[in-house]
Amino acid sequence: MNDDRKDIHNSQIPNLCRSCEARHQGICGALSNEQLIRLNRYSSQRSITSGSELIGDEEEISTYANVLSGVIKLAKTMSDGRQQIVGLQFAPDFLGRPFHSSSRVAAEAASDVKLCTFPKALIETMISERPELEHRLHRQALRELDEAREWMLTLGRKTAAEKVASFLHMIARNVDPSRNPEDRGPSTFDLPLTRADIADFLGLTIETVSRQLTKLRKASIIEIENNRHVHVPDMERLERAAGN
Amino acid sequence: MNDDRKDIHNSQIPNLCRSCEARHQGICGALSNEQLIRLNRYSSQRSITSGSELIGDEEEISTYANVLSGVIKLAKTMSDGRQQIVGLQFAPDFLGRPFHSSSRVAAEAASDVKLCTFPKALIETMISERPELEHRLHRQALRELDEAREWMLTLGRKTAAEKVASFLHMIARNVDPSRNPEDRGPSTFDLPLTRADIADFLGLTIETVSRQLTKLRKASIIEIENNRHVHVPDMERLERAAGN
DNA sequence: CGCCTTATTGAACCCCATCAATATCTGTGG
DNA sequence: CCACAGATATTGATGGGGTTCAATAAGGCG
Repeated sequence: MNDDRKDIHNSQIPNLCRSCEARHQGICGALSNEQLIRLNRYSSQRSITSGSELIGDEEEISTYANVLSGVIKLAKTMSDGRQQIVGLQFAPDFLGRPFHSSSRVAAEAASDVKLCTFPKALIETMISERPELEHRLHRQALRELDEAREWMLTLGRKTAAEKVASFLHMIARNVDPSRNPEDRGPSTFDLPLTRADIADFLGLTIETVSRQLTKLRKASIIEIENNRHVHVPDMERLERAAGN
Repeated sequence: MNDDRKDIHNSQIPNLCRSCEARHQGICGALSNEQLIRLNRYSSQRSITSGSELIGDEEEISTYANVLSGVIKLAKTMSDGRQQIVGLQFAPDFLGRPFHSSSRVAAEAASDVKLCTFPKALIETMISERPELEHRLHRQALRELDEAREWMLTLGRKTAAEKVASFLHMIARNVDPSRNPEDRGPSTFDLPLTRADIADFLGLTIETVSRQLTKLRKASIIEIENNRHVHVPDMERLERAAGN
């Protein structure tokens, strides 16, 4: 499957891509060297500050992007302002909705974010050239679907306490990609979301999130410093609190 | 893309597939004639009675299937019995989770169901032979993802009244596939789920679902006969009740 | 009709939302 | 370095939407 890689000498691989985290995990790993060089010509890195909106709900989209660092939140909003976060994207996720001209969700930087953006049309051409690329995107879609369904259980059936514990557990798993998901040992991380965002993710209010965090703290399941920095001494206790 | 279809005369297309609803809308429409004939040799139609479990949670799966008629519910269950329905599959949906040996959800027939089942390994071979097949599955995965996110908003942020109205609206859209989704005129359909299933879908209790249906009935937004048969005189009123 | 399952309706309670006040963090300028 | 202001988070008091428990009603099928 990678036989065409020989055609172009490795030294021609763009430096940008060489050092890019997304090179081997994200979609770019599915490209031929020639495609990688072509894509690079039309791509650009962008730094986004926390809070800025990348794509509005139902907005036309003409570019896709790889998340290089930071966290993107995908949110749906009702006309009266009620909001629900329906997904979080971490590096090296692909950001975009293939085969649709408009997004069904709004995308906003939850932290400072680095992106590598490229034209939608170019990616769609490459998809048709290289099945492996579509395969990667398909796998990401299936993974996101699994995650969305996991959250449907959380949203529909868990208590506020279980929701908050589930959220912390999910973040712990995602923020450190090198960590083995089976590892039940201690973990330390920074929350990438404000209390308001956490509430919008869990279908709760800010106050309830805050109260449940206090309860977890008083039960010694977590420790919190400076509102954002979390330490979990025993992952298994957190999982139990999450209802798993 | 269909040039290889000439190779085999149309008359060789299996009768089963000829009359199968899934032939041109589901995944089979992406197969070459040769593949269709090969798949047919190893596939079998099954009739499933309402309530029987097709796949358990985390169960190994060795077959995939097309839904020919009826409704399948996909559900997640917690160890203490709390349940959440995370998806419904209507004809001609593809049933299965490609690239994973085990399912993350339980699948159960919500009504009497007809399936066309085939070996997992055979489909995966065909995926690698024919990018168009993966493309269709990819599109279905993206569509299911859109639906799952739509329901996350419903589960997390809507009131019980809005949830029930949203559910009725979704069913009205899916049960009659020939209907134009933009059509706001009257609609009549049978609920494919019991009150208990509706509750598990909406993250509510049976009692709350029942009360909200009564409220919708008293507001003349719906009419119900024999518990299952629903008539919606004005789709726009239902949409408003759903919070759209 | 009679039995069993499924659905509706009622009453009491509870979890979480709402409203409100206080505390903590962050960063900016004196 | 501290003071201040605005944003963010915590904590408290109260109320309501949905659950729970319980009884009645309506369908479905022999």
